[in-house]
Amino acid sequence: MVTIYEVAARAGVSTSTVSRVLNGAKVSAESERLVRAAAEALAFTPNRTASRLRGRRSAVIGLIIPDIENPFFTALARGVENRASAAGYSVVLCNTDEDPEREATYLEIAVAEHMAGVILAPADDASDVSRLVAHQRPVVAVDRSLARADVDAVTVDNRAGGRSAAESLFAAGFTRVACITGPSSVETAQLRMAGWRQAATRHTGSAYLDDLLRYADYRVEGGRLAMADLLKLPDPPDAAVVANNLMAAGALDALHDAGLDTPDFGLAVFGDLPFASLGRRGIRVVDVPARELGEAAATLLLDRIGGDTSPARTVVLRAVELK
Amino acid sequence: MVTIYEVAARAGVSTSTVSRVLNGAKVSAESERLVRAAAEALAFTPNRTASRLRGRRSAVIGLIIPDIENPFFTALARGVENRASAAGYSVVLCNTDEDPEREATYLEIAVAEHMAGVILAPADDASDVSRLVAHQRPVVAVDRSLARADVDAVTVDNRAGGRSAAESLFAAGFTRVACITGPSSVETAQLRMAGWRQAATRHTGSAYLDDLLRYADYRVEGGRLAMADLLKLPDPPDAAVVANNLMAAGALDALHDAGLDTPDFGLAVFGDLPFASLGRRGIRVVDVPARELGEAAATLLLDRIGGDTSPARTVVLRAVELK
DNA sequence: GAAGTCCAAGAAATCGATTTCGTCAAGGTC
DNA sequence: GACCTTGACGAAATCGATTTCTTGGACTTC
Repeated sequence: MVTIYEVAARAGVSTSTVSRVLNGAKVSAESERLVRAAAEALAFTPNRTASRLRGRRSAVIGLIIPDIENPFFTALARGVENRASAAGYSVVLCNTDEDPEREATYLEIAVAEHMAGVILAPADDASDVSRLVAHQRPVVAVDRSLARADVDAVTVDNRAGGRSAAESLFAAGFTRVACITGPSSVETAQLRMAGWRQAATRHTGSAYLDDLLRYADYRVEGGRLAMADLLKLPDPPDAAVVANNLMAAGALDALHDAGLDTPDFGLAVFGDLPFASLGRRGIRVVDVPARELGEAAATLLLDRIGGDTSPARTVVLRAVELK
Repeated sequence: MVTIYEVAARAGVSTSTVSRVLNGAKVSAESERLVRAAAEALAFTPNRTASRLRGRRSAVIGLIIPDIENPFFTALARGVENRASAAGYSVVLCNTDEDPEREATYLEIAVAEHMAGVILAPADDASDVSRLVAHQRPVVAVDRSLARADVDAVTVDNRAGGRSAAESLFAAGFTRVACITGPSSVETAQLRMAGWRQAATRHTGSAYLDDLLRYADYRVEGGRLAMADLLKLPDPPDAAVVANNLMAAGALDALHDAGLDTPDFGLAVFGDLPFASLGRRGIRVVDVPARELGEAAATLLLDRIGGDTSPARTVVLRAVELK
């Protein structure tokens, strides 16, 4: 490992001068030339660990997500990365597998590693970020908001998305529009469902919609079971709003099993299903702007890292209904 | 930020003693009690940066992949993470977007950040890891091997996989089995194709297979075009081996456009398409064991980090044909 | 009781880059 | 020519944990 001392010795200057050259402070042209030549010759790479210890800042952003294999979160990660790397930060991606304990471990690591900040897609809205907040380290919640109000958050307008999904099905002429949503404990699931309920109430006049509503688990299998169950109704739905992409894959399977298919059966889905385009014909997709969520979160975080101390904000992005 | 000095002061001992307690060295029961109480009271978290500077090791593994939005690589990442976190290491995921320049940047960072080691899915087999090797930092190539022979690698038996994919189509009664593979410059594409050619030659007796072979780009659009092109042949194929998951999605689209579908048209694909199960009916999937690749790579890397200095190895996993 | 052994624990050096502070010389002003 | 400013740059302190070296007291052993 080549150190700054060796570079200094070879260039015949002090370490201060080497450091100045490296960090763009004022030095004579001659010193600069000598230092650069020496650094080049020795293939010197500054030790970031040492520099960080002294400098207190870390140029690393932690991104903690519950499921690295869900395309929604990878798209989000991409957004974070774009913004962060443009600003000279690297992104450390941590996968919690929806496990609050692993999440806690990673949050702990984020403090101990002196990360500049953390973007958290919380496994649970009770996620404990107090340690980070106590250490004055910026945190931004993304996708779901946290229980505490003093943390920035970036979410999408889930209720409007749910409403627009349902509306578009009614507009297309479907009359019995069901809803398959996520766990009742999860904020996004509640809001998407609420949007559906609002539209459905308006169109059907009836507030008794519960037989067309199913709570599932945001996973493929849950979507399959929920759809199969709906199709067994005496008066089954002719369309459905599905609250996330994975459940939609399951729901489609269940439709096929029952001999049904889109677009005769109307389907509106939250979130894209990449690579599944073949089955997507006639499916309405409410585009949850995952990448934009990531970008917005990163922007917010970078502001905070830059010293912005204004009160916590919540940014709400619009979910756009695509074809 | 609470430091070890404050803990020492509160406990009425020296920093050495605090450090010893934290690292499990010999101390009296009384000192231990005092230190733990003080650390607890002050919510002390050791500063990893400082500890790393002194200790020279880093408990972080870099994982550099070309495309975070490709499910193959996320599954691989999952495998790496499982192994690494069981061994107490965190994984930093870096996305190069197939850009050799970004890859170079991340490799540079890996050196500068003192990462314990790097697992690299090379964007290009000429990827330059000399810097890492020069700094004695362990590197493992995964999925594709590197040009240099002194680096461990974990790959799958692509040729056998290609052969088995084609064989299974012939066994099912198809007679004109085409092949859509990746860029000719990419090792995995060549080998998968070679396996197909071997099986096809054996079954058809003819070595003139080139009209049934298409090189594409491992992306959705390339698969679509290649399949569309194949279907225009005077004597079109009745089945195809497709060398990766993304191209298969495109190929399926092209089939639909031509009014064809599986399982009447035989399809065998390298790699799974999560969430696309609906289209998977009757499709043969050659399971590229992405997660296992990641696990094997991590195991190898952890061995090296642990001091294993035996000559470089290449581990070849079997690609298993499913369904 | 003198000499030797052990062990807990403090003092201080260390890792490598950054940064403050002080020095010295060149140039400017009256 | 005396005095002040300015600028380049080196010496040394600093960040916080680890580790080596040292010390001093308790305990053995003959």
